[in-house]
Amino acid sequence: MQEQYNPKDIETKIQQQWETDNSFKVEVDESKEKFYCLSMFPYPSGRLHMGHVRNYTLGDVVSRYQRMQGKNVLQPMGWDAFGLPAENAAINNNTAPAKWTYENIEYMKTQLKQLGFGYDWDRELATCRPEYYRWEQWFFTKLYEKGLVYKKMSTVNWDPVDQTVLANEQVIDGRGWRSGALVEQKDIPQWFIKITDYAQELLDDLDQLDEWPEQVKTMQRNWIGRSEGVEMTFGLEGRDDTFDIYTTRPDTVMGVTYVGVAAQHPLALEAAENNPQLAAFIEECKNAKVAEADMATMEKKGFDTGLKAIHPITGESVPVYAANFVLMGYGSGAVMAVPAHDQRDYEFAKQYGLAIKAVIKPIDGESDISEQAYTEKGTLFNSGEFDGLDFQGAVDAIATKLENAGKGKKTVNFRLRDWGVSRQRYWGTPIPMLNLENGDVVPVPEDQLPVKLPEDVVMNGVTSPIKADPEWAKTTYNGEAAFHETDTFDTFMESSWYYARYCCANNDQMMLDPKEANYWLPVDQYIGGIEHAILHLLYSRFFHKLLRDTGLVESDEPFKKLLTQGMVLADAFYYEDAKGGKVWVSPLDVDVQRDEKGRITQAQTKDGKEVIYTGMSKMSKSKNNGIDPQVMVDKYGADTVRLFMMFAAPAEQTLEWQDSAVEGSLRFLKRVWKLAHEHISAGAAPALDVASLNNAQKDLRRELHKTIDKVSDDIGRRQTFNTAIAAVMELMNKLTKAPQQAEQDRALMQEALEAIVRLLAPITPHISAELWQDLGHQGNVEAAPWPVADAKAMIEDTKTVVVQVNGKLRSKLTVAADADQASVEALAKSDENVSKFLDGNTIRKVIYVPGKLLNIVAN
RNA sequence: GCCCGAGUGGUGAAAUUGGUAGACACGCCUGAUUCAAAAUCAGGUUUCUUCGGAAGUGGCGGUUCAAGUCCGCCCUCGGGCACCA
Repeated sequence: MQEQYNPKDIETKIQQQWETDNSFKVEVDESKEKFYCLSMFPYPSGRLHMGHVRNYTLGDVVSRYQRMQGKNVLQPMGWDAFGLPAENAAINNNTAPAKWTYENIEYMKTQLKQLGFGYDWDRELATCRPEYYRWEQWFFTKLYEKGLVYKKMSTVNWDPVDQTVLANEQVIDGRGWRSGALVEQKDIPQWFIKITDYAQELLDDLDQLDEWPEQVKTMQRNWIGRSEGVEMTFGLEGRDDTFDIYTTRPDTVMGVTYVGVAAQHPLALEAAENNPQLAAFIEECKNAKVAEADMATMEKKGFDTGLKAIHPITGESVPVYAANFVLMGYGSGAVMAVPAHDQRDYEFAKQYGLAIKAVIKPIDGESDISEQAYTEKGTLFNSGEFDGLDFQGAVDAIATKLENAGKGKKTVNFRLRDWGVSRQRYWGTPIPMLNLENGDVVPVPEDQLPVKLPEDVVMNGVTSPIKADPEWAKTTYNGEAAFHETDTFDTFMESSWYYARYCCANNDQMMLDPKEANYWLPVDQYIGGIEHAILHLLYSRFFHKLLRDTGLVESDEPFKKLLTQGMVLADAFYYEDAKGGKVWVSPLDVDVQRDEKGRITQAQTKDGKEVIYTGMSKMSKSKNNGIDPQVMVDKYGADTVRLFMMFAAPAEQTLEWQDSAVEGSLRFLKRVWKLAHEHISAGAAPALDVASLNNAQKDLRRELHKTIDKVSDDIGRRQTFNTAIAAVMELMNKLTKAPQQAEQDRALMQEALEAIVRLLAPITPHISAELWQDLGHQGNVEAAPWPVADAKAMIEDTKTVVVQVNGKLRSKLTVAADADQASVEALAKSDENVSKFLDGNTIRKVIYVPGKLLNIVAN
């Protein structure tokens, strides 16, 4: 054993051992309890970033811990390989997306291996391989046959940079969630999957997920957005046609003074034919940003269509306004307006001089609507036959009235919309549909799958190569000419079922082998970024239910337990180029000045260009603020990087990257190494004889077993890896000060080191593997059993009791563990520093928490 | 606007069920070692203090023998969502 800790040599050696031993390859084994631990697979962007390192270290720690618990642990890894960055890179580097992607995968795979992650590489998959996406295509045609897939024209978000359509839920702050481009509106025919058919189940089954963070479930509930309300039909004055609206406040229906329709609503379009001003308004709305965040703050505008709607209950006519805040794509594209009881309607009515009619008042008082709308629920008045009813009474009565008149009914509404899966990109799974000459659309027959994406292409930056090449789409169907769909799938499709495919990644006969899938699934522990809390996780949950209903899996939910890691943040800087665009500069290339509190006041690039500091933000390519983990691994070794990542902050919290703190982690590993070296080089340790230990040795052994207990709980249950490491550090501090001369001192040290090495093994597997062997073990530490705390060793015969007077700490007493209140109280009162504060006061009350605290209340 | 988090020393953080606030680290200070430095080791490090103590977990109240933890109101920051009818 070397005297110096040399991470490079150790890590290379241990990684080779894992490679030759096939240490992490797993098979179905019914005799063992399985544990499927999955980290979200990476997009092969070129190099790993810190977010990956954090994510995969967490996954590896959990996997190795579970393996040491004796479970059959599956931890696979693969590549979320389709996506737009490959197209952009292809254009920039004058290469093909496929070539770029495969090269990135090769490089990143070596990085993952250098970090020592224990993956079963035999199950590696890349979603851009036809062996993978053929099953996705196959599954889509099954969904089509089941009527869960349809095509429709719809107003969609158009990303002018990506030249692609984004679902609303993929638009963040009005920008494409990958490209960041401002989104415009455009009508395009698109394929949709009916996720809304599963809305209720997706909502209900959240209750099964008791090992998911409450926060994530709440976010999903809000996204699904179930509401109960009433749908009603308004007539139109002088016309036969009608239109429908939905409201969650049917109790306010008697206060309707106008209705709003989307600018794109057929009624608005029709009215605009003879009204150039209205037509201009509609045109303006079309060009307006659909950015939802912008819409919230934008000026609410409307235009009178001149049409009059007939109130379904009173028969009164109210004006119909085209409004920029009513969305055609949501619900019926029309809303009723109750300015007295809705703040937005109130402001709109004031702006356009529309009537405001109050119909709800507080249970005990009057509603004041002179300044703002009264939006609480209350008692109806001014509402004819409904006067005096409360909210629920009014809802029931009004719904009944509408229903009897054939003008409405109670309905349940979801905010969730169907999943638009069409993309106009090249680098994605071709949608397996055929357009026939007669206009029919049919799925590609099973024997013609997969529809392969050509990989050897030249990108021109605008048109997808499979759209640019007229030959690509040409095929035949039953002997007749047919054309392939040239759109590709949303890449969320691939990431929605990869977790299942790992169970039989190499099966070329079927999408999922139920025997394998039902052994491994559901995933026992899923780990990934909080930024995926809604989209990816909701789609995966949906896909799992689709797989279940196709008979491919038995479970209802894909991920039993979820750990959402916080983002890794770093400082971000930019300057503006001539066109006003932001050019982001890596923090490594920036010099900063700070004020006395450490805040950044000024920053320049190395060549003197002034840059703007935007604060800590998520490490990302778009902001060029990633810190390359490779540099850290080269400098400190994988174990140090892993240790620091786990120690710096709790997993769920954001982690602010500061490379100064990494040194401390290396220092700790050096101390472990040194202590082990001293111990081992002194020769073999004698056997431990618990009965012969003196008090100091017993105390030390108690600390050891309490540490084992705590670390097991911290890693296994609480997933607070930072406190687990802190506990081992504490123990180490005590061990380095412990005597090592006597026989039993050395025996105890052997026991302690064997425990520490195993407690650290999930986090720092290389140094642990090396030391485990040096401590005299033949097998590998990753297959060693997790240490078990000895309950007898943890028994304390004395306890420290804190003595308070009036809640303030005055003394600490060491008492026998079984001391009763009376004796502790007597001891406390005889304590000088306690009696001092009792003098002249009457004791009113004494609270005793056995073995912990005594509080004397006196005045 | 709505929803979800968070706010504790110079810094990252800990305090698991309402029971000793600041564990464990980083940084800094002092000392040892060294020709010197790095590394390493030892000690110190919330603030104020009349050296008895007092104050202190974003702010103001409240509940309690006891509050970082529970309740109410407010402030700040982060994230998500949004005219969702």
